Amino acid sequence: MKATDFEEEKAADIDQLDEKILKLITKNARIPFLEVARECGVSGAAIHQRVQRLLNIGVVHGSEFIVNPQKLGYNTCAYMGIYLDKAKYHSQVAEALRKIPEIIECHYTTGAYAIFVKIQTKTNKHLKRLIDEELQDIEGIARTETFISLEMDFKRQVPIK
Amino acid sequence: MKATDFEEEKAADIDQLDEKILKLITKNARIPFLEVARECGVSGAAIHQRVQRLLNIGVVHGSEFIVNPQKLGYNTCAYMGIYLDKAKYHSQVAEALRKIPEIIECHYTTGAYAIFVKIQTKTNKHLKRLIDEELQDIEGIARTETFISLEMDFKRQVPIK
DNA sequence: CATGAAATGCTTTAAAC
DNA sequence: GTTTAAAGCATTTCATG
Repeated sequence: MKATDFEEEKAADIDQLDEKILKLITKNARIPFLEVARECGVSGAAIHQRVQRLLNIGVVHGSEFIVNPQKLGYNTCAYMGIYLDKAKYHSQVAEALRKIPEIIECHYTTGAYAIFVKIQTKTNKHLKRLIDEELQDIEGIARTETFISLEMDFKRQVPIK
Repeated sequence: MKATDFEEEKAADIDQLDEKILKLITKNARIPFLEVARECGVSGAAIHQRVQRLLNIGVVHGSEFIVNPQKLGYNTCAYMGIYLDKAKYHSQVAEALRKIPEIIECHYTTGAYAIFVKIQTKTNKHLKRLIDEELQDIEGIARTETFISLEMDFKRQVPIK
């Protein structure tokens, strides 16, 4: 544990130009920076430098093409709450979960569950197999509760002002 | 409701070159396609055309720079299960939730809850205000259960082979 | 911090296989 | 589906304001 674990990560200094840049590049990572520049009324070099700064200070960390899981055959999306035998098992369980590629998100939570994950499997049977075989082998997991997503209504990033 | 709502979305035909392309562009949306081409041992035009095809058939839908919510002051991440008065309220509730920008993901689920959402707020107080004020005004919501994420262990996209 | 200018490199298209 | 070639743009850097 680091000393900084007791501090909140400080919000970055972001001005209106940064916000406008963020709005554009978080919607389309491949937009030419020169086009961003034209939309913002500044030079291309200014955008280049500001995006570099936003990366350096961690406001953005890279870019991704966004895949549609269903088109790769991943038709089942589920959330799962995990009860642990003891809270101290958290990090070893999290590490074991990281090794399962179908688990695409993992959080340490308050409330009923100690760990909360998002899972993407090809089928419901694939999900069942994952629960029955892979999860049961993980030391520290007491039991789990699964919520299958019948439909994703929407998904987006945090609002930028 | 569309007739196609009763069919599973078919997995796309993806060959090994597509997979290699996907692995690269889902990790870094701004990688030059010529660099992808060099890594794959084909021409730049081939990559250009294949990425276009992957977009056309919906295997990927665009690209995003990924923001770090904390750096924008969004320090509280939570999941919330929502109970509805009646299941038929689902779509009107989902539409109302879409208008709340702090709700960044919304699913129609099986299990204990009818709707399951991911929420990103600036503070715990901001989350409380959202629950007490914005959610209580939505017709059809019976009650909610909140799980605050103390720490995100990891987050990634679906595995590409 | 922003700019313009220059060098280098990338994107995009079309014709050909 | 892939290639090469060529034209048009974009990226990146740096000296300057």
